[in-house]
Amino acid sequence: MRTERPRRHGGGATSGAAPGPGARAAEHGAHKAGPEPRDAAPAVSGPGLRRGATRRKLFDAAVTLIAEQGFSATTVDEIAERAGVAKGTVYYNFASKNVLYEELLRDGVDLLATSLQEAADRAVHAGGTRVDALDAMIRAGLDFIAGSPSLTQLYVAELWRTNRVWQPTLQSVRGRAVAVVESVLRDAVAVGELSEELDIPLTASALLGMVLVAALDWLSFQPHRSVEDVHASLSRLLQGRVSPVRPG
Amino acid sequence: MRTERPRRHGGGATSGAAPGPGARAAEHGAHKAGPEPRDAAPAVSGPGLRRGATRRKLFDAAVTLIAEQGFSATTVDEIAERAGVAKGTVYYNFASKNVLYEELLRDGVDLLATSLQEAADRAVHAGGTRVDALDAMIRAGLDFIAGSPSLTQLYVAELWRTNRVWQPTLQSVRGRAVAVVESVLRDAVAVGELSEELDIPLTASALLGMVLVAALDWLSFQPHRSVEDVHASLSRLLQGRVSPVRPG
DNA sequence: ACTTTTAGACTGACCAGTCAGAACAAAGGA
DNA sequence: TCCTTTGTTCTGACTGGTCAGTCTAAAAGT
Repeated sequence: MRTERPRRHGGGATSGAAPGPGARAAEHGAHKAGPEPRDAAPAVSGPGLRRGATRRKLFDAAVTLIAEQGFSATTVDEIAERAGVAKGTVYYNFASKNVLYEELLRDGVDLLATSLQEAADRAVHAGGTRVDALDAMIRAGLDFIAGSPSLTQLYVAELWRTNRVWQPTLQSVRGRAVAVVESVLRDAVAVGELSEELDIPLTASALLGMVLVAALDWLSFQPHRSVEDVHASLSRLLQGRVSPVRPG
Repeated sequence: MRTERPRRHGGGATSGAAPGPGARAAEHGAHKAGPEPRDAAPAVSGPGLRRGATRRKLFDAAVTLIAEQGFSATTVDEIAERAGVAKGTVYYNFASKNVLYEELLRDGVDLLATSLQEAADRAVHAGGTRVDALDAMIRAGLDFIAGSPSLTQLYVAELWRTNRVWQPTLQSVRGRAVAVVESVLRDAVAVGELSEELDIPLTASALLGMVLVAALDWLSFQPHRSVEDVHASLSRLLQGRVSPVRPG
């Protein structure tokens, strides 16, 4: 599928079809009529139905398939099959393949930002320094990536692509993750733990990149190593480093 | 296209078609007959013909399109159009879309490894320390990425995908790039500039990741900044850091 | 009673790859 | 200088498989 340039498929956008029950679509560009997906927000929850479980299954199936093959190369039939549901179910739960993907990204990466934030808060509340907080975030990042390598994979593959329909989604999520790191860095500078010359945004993305790439490399090429081990190495790289300027 | 699982298209693999002129193919799994691509090696050169120029144009067109849209979402027709040639020309010059992509990756990323190596050598020969060499490599990396952001994009999107037909190609190239960094790190440790506790492979990939991600972020989100500026920031991050262990 | 899932046939656009011939270049030949 | 020849490179209409998305009637869940 060309993804970027929307097609207009099938029976001409359900032209003039009977409105069917509940046509309250008011999100995403333009839905159609029919039994369609009622709301996009509650990704996995909602007033007690099976939908939550089904959506979860679809996310899980989609994330691994897409990480392996790429978005366009992954077919809806495959996703349905791996999730163990009928193709129609996919379309009952998501307006389109694109929407499924977009919600998947949002759902997943939200978790990362949250997890980083919590790790930082915990470290600071436990009386650690800001650098300790950074270290805790590295650990949290590694744990998260180890737990969802496919998702990380997707994230890395998509983030810097411009012109994709789900770019806005990704950008906003990226913003959240980076913001967490940046705020810790800012605090650290304010408190005097780090040099004032520090370029906050750039350092934040460099750190994120360091963890991301190191983690993916670890999982791909040295999977036998333990998280602790990897964390220790990165930590050493950080500890000696993001500290106050040295003379010279 | 499903890319990973090869299709079998068109008229049954040119069944029994007239061999046509020059059928000396002896590379790539199994070519067919016909006027086909004569050799894959000379990406852009060769005994004086137009092919070189055409291939270059196709590489250029393909790299940007694929960086923007992804491999499967990019059609051969688009590539041909952007390159200003007919679709048939693509297939005259490359056995398939896959092969085009593979050669493109090889061609491009080879340049990166070479450029890193040269930068390192230059720094060392100029009498600098190993850390200076690392610094020079960061700079070379930034320059390279700034010059070919699309290529970098592709690289990042593909590297950790398993199960792709061009994985071997990428792996070998990645190996070359990482090897350059690792050798400098190893030297530095040997000479005593860096701690012996340093985890060479992991640090190498972390550094590469740092530069990669920082550069892509820079180009995407703060394009107005100068290379010098970005380099300085990363350099600071490095200088204070990958140095001998500190007490404590 | 209402919501969700099923199986799968169907549609229409789409796209990788093909092929027969046209355009082009180099090297004589008159 | 102007053909003719021969091999190379390019062209674009065409073929046949593929896939997103639709639809239906009935079954399953709550």
